[in-house]
Amino acid sequence: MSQDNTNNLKNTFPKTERLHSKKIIQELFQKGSFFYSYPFKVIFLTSEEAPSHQVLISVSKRKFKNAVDRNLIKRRIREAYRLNKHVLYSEQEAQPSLSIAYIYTGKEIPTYQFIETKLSKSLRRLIVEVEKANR
RNA sequence: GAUACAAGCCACCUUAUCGCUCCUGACAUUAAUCGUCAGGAGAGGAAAGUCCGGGCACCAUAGGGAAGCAUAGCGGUUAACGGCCGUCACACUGACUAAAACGUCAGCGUAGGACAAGUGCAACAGAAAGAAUGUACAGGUAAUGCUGUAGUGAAAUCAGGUAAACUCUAUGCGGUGAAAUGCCACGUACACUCGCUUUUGAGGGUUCCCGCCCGAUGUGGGAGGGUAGGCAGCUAGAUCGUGUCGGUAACGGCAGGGCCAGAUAAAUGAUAAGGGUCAUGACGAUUUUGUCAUGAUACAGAACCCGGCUUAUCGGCUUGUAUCUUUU
Repeated sequence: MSQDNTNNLKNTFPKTERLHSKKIIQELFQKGSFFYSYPFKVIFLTSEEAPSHQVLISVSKRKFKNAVDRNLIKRRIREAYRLNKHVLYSEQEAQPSLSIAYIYTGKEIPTYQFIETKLSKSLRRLIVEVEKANR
């Protein structure tokens, strides 16, 4: 397992890393920059308030009518983020906290393997995009 | 044993690793928090649709009339119901009798009050199903469908049918809905600005009218802002299963036992391995079945809580009935 990574960070996903403040969410959707990395639309914004990176995962109700399907996709994305988030933290420490929204834009229910490869790819791109935005 | 139907029940399992929410305990720490470790608990039969009925909460009492909506044999059940149970009537199906009718039994279905007030509607046939007209034969008259018979049809100036047609009758219904509601925190905040108004009342509440009620810590508009965080409500209840008694049954009484989700951008998951079950095919056997391969393993996610209804659903199990087959 990927337990022994560089920052000896645990693969947890506690409440503090989940984006739940309505204010920040509204700000994120209004001011945040975004890019597409199939099958996700990723919106991000640097924020000083949050103690750590915060993530929001969303699946459109229009594309997936049943709550069970939406829950399943969200759980798989959350799991993939949990196991791959060390990529974000292993960058330089001076980096400010990020608010990130992951919106699933695919039309079918994906397998976990598919999501994991795509998500780690999008995380690497996210780092590049953040640097670009900060300049 | 197989098939069909009906009723009831179950809703794939195990292990490992990494996670999520709540509770309890220990340790450490703080202004509060929070952290670590250990243990325990963690979606459904429909959680769904939100179609009925309640509990609970709040609102300025919710009274009368009209309107509107719902229900509709009778009795019971229940907190309540439009649900459920029983029963009567009617319709249909099957059996009994050689057959039909009638009858009896079984099953299944019924928006099953009133056409004794008014308005409307009525396929085909028929001249005509009311405000219009007339065929054949016979009778009659001053004259005329004036009268009878034939003919059509369930029904013909005599009425009847129809209320999943308006309508009438009886009964019931105040509204809102956990984004309710209360408290704390934050916000220069019962703040700013322009009107109106002070018990002879501005304005407002009730679908409408009358009436009633609220009303200076008032009320109508405007501009620009702030907050959108926490706690309570929030899960021990018309509760769950067991036994027993009453009742044809729905259901109810009593006894002793259990505690069974409480999330909030919304927990109950992900991955791997193995095993079930079902279907198809192949091989071996030809009585049960065995091995291998492939595929399938549903519908679907609590959001204040219950009782129903409706819809979705891979499969499996139990019981009953009917038919067929095998053995004794």
